[in-house]
Amino acid sequence: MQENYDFKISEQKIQQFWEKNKIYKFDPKSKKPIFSIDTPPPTVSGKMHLGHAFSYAQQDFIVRYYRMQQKNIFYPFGTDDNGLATERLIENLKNVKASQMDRQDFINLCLKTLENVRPKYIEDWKRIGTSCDFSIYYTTIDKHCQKISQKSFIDLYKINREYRKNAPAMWCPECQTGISQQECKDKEIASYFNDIVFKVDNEDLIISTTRPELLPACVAIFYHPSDDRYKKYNGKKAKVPLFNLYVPIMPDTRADPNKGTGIVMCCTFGDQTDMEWQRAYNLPIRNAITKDGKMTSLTGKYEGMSIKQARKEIIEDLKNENLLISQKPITHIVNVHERCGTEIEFVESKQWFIKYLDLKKDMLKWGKKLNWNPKHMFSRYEHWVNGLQWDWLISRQRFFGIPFPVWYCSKCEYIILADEKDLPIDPIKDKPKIKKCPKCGNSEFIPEKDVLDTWTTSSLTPQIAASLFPNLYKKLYPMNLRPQAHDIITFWLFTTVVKSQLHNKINPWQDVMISGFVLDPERKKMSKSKGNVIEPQDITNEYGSDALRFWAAGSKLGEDLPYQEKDLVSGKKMIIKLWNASKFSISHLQDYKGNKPKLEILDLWMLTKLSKLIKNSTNSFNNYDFFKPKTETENFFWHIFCDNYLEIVKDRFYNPNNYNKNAKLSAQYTIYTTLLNILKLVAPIMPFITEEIYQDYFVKYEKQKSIHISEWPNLKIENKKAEKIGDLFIEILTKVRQFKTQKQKSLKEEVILTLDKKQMQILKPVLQDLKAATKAKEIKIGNFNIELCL
RNA sequence: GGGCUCGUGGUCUAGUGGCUAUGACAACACCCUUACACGGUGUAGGUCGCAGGUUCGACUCCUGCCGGGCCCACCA
Repeated sequence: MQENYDFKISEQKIQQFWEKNKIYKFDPKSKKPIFSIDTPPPTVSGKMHLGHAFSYAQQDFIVRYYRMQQKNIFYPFGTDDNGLATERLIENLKNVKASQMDRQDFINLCLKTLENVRPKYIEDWKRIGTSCDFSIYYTTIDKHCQKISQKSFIDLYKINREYRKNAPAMWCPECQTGISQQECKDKEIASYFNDIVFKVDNEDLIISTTRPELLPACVAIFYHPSDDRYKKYNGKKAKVPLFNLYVPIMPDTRADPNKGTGIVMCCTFGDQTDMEWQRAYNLPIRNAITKDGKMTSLTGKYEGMSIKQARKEIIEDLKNENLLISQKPITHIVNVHERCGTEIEFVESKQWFIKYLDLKKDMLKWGKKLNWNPKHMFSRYEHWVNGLQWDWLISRQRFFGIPFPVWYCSKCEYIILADEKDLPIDPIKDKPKIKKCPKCGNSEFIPEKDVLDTWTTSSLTPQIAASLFPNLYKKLYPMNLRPQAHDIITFWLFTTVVKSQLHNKINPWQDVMISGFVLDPERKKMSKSKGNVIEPQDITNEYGSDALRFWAAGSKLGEDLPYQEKDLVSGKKMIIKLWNASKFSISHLQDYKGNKPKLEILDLWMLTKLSKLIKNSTNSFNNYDFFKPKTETENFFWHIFCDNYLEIVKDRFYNPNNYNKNAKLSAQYTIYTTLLNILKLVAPIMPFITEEIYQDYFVKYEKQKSIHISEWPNLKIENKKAEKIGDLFIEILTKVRQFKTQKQKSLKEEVILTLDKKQMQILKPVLQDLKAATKAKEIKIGNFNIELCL
């Protein structure tokens, strides 16, 4: 073995070794039981971030454990690269704007750019030792995924789980595009609360609003049912100022008596509550704003004005007619488009939905059946389901995504679905098979231009991955495990369960493991805007991938972990210690042939402790706990094996004549067994250094060509008598060390040790070891005592 | 505003209804012991977020509050 371990050289070398020897290759022909993992496909974004490194490392601990448990591991890798995130990446990289390009040109640019970006991105995952079979690969925009996603759409339509209807959708008037909740952000904006006079039977009713331009879209007025000030208006109609409109006044608990004047106008569609009211009371719809942010014809003289202009004009007109009581400046938080900062509007358009609101009870049942790790993560799922208010909106007014396999009759809007065997299709490019509309005979068809929401595709990852092996589909799906972080329980996890149940009436996996988040040293979220982002690439360069993984194993599953650079140090030290201890051990195993002699007492003690460690670690891993075995193994290796056992046993190598003739061989057997098993226990956490040591020595004597496909330790040695002797031995040894330290002497210093009768009786069989370990010149019987030699 | 979760020596972290509360890093002292000074042996450092309650007894259970994280909702 080399003098020093250089992770920069070794980690790269080992990674190549794994790839060349296909260590992580899924074997479709194997008879071993399959363990399948629904790997999260990361969104292609250029670079892996630290949160990725953290959670993928944690998954990998578990996967590596099961691989050593001799499971046939199905661990695919995918990338998520359609939808808004990808559009944005391409727009940034190529400095273009999707909305200002030809649609097909933009799509082509995305596809081409992704081809260039992906390989380097995936490298980051390989670099941290993710043991996926990277040859089982999909991207959520590839033909395979498109086909499955479109088929899913068609199947759900056929079982009456999908419908298309007019619905308000969030819209950015600036970018002229529909947007999703994830694309919104909160922005504090200075505005005015305008107290405006409505008339009820010539009486003034003062209503506060920040959006006077929506007066022409006013359809109702609400007050809180317990609000005595306004009860008298119940059932009456109010006249909307400036516009010759009469709207009903009604009680509803969603009106807040403490806000403004406590009475509120409901418009089409000012905000979320307006939409709820519209649905609840079946109110008319009066659209005041067009998709490009202009006032509609409904607004009379304001038609064609921008929202801001109309607001200004209407305020002026209200003033002129003495209908504006006051303007109070306020700052409030509004939803704006993350990208351009424009305030979001709700605009009506035709949207596709998956009908699932009727399934809440079932959803809870499905969720309960999963084996959640940690358990409490289920409550997030539970609360999400209980709070569901809408069906699943699946259409997106976007460019780069999976197209709906749908055309409409230009006359009667009859829905024409693509043929399953033609999938994937693009309705814009492809034509429907039928020539005439079956309903009205028209022969002109319009393609659906919207694309499917990305979650409708990523909610199919188990099926997508499993169907890469059609012959094994039934063995691969449902899968054993879904690993992911807790932020997308309500998206990815939930939608995957829903789809799997809708299609196959079965849960997509048995187990889920949920990772926590990485925070900055102040426990704050890492974000580019705060400038507190730590790049995993810098960590692997500075400390190595094993140290990064060791750090990721340093908190319980599901817990958030504040990043501290110093936490990488212990991983680095662990690597060095493993190397040095192995180097030392192996140097004394050169003449060892693998025989198992009759074992010495202290060796039985060592192996008894090791057996316990193995048992505990195995139990922990079976329960998705990598933290405990990592900590216990580290402690065992460092203190019990290195500081105590190796120190004790040294003398048998240096002075073999002082011991019986088997003593050295017994130590060799014990060192071989203990070190190998420690390496195996550490292997899931630190795959590189353990492989390097395995390759340097053990591979010659062990069956498997890589430690990562070797068998998980299974040692059952329990010798209570040896354990008792060994424990007392360590107790005495510790006392001697304390004594020497207090006397400011070297640990090499010779002493005279006096044991009491009972101690002597117990330690008699290991007296020579004790003499050597304590550097006792002499061991006597008497009152326990340690003294320096004079 | 709601849900879940976390808050333990300077820093990170383990932990249990009841022995002197775990380990790591940092600090300090001593030791160059033929694997490792990126080491070894020790020492010091905590009213276990705050305020109540349950209990013979709580860091551990309950309630409220404060602070962090994630998700959701609100934003007239």
